[in-house]
Amino acid sequence: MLDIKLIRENPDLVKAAMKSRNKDMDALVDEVLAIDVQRRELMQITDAMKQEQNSASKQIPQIKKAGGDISEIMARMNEIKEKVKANDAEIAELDKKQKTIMYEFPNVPNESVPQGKDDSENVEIRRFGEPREFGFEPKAHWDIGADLGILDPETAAKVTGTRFHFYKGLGARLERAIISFFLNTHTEHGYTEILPPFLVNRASMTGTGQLPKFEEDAFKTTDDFFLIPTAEVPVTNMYRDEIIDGSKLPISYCAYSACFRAEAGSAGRDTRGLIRQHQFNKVELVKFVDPETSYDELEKLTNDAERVLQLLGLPHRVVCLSTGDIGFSSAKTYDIEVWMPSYGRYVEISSCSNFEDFQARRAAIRFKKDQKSKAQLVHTLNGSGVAVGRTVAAILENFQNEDGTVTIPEVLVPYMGTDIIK
RNA sequence: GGAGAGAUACCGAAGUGGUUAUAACGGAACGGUCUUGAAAACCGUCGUACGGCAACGUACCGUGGGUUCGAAUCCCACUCUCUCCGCCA
Repeated sequence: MLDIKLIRENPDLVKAAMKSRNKDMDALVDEVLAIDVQRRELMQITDAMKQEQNSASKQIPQIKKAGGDISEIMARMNEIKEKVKANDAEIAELDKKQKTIMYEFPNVPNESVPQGKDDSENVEIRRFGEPREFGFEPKAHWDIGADLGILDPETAAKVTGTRFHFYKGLGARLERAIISFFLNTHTEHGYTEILPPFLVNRASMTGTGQLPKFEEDAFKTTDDFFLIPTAEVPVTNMYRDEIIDGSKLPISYCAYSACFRAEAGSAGRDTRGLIRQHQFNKVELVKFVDPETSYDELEKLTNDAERVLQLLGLPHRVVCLSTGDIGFSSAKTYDIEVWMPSYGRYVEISSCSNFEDFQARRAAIRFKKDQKSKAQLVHTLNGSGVAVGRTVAAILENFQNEDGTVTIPEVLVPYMGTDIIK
């Protein structure tokens, strides 16, 4: 959520920022300002009435005690009572209206973000490794998985539906090995491991920005719990409605979770293989930081995410998303894209974002620099460190051999108990 | 699933219809006095949000309603926590 004060004081900046995201929200900005004026006026009037109520309430027992007449005050109080009630209801209504609109605004992109209409204007920052030259016709990971008997979407389609997979044998073990390798690596670099709940309540989904705008993207249980689309949601919400001791910042967590996405609107895209599933595994990095350091922390977090790909020897590149392509809650995002031979291009495997105070304001996550200072909003960041299913796909494709076997990257051998899948 | 207890500030805890609820009291933390230093003792500070240029005002005692001129306190519903029993990975 944006700061209402920013909209009040700098509406043109907000309007321009929305346009850079290809969204003309001029009318909404004006509407929210009009409501804001109305709300504040009514509040002042009502607060004055409440003040009168409060002081009268103090006088009544004293007058009574002295044997005085209170009928006049009582008449006045009865009159005010109704007005206050009506005004409070109206203020609540205006509040709700204002909030509903405020939830519609995406974050204002940071000034360092390249202007661009869509992903074609994203800017490549750096590359690691070179796409491999195969001396044979490389197979797609879904074919490799089928031939080796380690990936089984057909049975999953029967048991559950499309966009689900059974992993079998060394396939299942590879997924588990990668999760452990990621968590161990991040833990060695200062992240505290978290295993969060995979279901969260509505307040948490609202706190990180999935709701109310994107409810159709989420799976929901009958008890109004939501299946998490990423560990970002439970982990960020650990500090919802809390004031963190500033000396504890930055707080860095890494968390494995299964992730659940309805993938509404992506019918027909990436229908084969592990790239786009309703359920997939991911290790997520989450940070809570002092606003002064958040852009340094974004660079670090991106490097931390890249590290696991480097250790695996997977060729990848880092891209800075343009204003037209960054996600709703983010102020700046680097995507890490891994080379995927079957796609003949780099495919997103991690998305590292600085949300600045956008999530913190929604979720009321604050900190005190020290005992004396006022509570202020933290900056939150997160990034995949990295998507596990896509890593399996990348390993199968990049490290496949002509005889149909797959060589296991050295760092995973201890976890796999073998250096080859055949 | 059954029975009971509870939710007040950083923590513990008092307050059971008004007239000091920002909230007693105790502890922690912070600043100071004293001390060679520390401890102890003593003094002081020690909520958040919103509105207001400010003075200041308003709201908040788990959440949401209700009764009342007035609710932490009475009534209703809900959420969560704890204890015992049952069931259970």
